[in-house]
Amino acid sequence: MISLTEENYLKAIYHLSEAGKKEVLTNELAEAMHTKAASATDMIKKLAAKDYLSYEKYHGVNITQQGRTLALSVIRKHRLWETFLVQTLGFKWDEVHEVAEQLEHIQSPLLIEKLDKLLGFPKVDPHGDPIPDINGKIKSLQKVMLASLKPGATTLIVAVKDSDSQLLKYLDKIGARPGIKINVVGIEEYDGSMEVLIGEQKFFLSKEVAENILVTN
Amino acid sequence: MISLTEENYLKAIYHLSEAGKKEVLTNELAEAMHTKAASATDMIKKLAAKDYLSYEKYHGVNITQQGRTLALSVIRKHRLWETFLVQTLGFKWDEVHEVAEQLEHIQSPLLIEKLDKLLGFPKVDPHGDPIPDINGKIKSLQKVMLASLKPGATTLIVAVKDSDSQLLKYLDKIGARPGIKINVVGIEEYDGSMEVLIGEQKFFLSKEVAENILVTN
DNA sequence: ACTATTTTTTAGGCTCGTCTAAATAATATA
DNA sequence: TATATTATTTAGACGAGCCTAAAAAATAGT
Repeated sequence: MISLTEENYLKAIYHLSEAGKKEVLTNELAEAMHTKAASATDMIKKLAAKDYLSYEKYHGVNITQQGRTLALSVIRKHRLWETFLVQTLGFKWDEVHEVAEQLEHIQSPLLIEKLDKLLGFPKVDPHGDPIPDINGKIKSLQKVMLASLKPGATTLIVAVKDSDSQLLKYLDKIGARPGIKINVVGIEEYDGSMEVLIGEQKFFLSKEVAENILVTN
Repeated sequence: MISLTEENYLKAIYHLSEAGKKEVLTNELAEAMHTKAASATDMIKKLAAKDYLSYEKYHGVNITQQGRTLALSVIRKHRLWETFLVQTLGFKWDEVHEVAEQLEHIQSPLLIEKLDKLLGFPKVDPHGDPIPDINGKIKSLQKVMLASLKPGATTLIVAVKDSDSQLLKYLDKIGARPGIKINVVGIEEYDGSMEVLIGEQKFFLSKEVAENILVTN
């Protein structure tokens, strides 16, 4: 049996290892979990003992196949619940994250199966992130930071990196949702801010915001 | 903040005090929670310190208004989730209890509000039990054990006492669901078993089963 | 009313997940 | 390369929720 806390650590480790292709370091993990390094070390030992991680003292961890499968099943549940909250219950897409963090730990394969069916077997969640299938297969589309594009480029928003509610509210307000077309008009040299066209409207996005919007390549 | 475990104890105490109109005793509570008396004592002290219970050593506990309100909010969530599982996801009514036990602890007033709306503000759950409103008001219909009726009586099933899955499956099979009409044909003297008519069909119900079916008075 | 039995509480210990402080290993710098 | 800095681990402690065994209170039986 795996505990709720173990699931959360494993999920964080999965995300961190997807982000930077190397070992996940103790301090990174501690920061992601809002705990201290000592706590992360303890949990790493537990998860390694259960074969969810491979761990070498002082050299960080790698997630095992078993660990990845478990993390992906939690991520699958999280994203299905987010889809449910938006699609069936009418939540705004910036309101769903915290609730989904709770719902993702409900243990009932039947529930997830039926939820998936109710939602029409969605492939992506409301933030544009792909939903792993029941076997943990996940198709990650080619994603690139909006900030990396050159003036003149046109692409589609596919996802938002951060799940900070303030950011999501802002993006919602300017209509920057997954599936929406975006044009890069120009880039301000001195601060990296970006002039873009979303629909008919022109916006200036700070460098930080442009780095959090992921678009098709 | 109240923990998941505290919520579960409080719910059990609420149900026990509804059942027998007196103080809830430590051993009763321990049995209901599948723990030992010592653990129940520990938790009683914690809940009493938080003013959810009034407690006098060696003389059991009474739930306070604050405790009742909290218990009822958990019960409300449980019954709304059960309704959702059956009505929206197509669960059988004997499959929902365990999942609802998990879902009832999700913290999000907005979620419950939206769920309630999705379900059309139901008044009773799939077992016929009343759903408390958002203020903890609960209308308990007059319920009586089927076993207490005399031959010739006709009533409606309103609920099932036990939430044992075996029993629910059996009742489901013979069509004994809340809202269904039932006729008492006769009672067998020596074992108290009951001959009844459900729809067109005749069944013999053991005394135990007849004591678990609640009907209108 | 006094003893035997049952119920409840207390005492002390265990695991989980957390912490701080101290020790140790790895890395960066001079 | 020797030292200073940073990262990580270890040691020891704590609260929550659980346990067993023993003590204490309440209740039942004679």
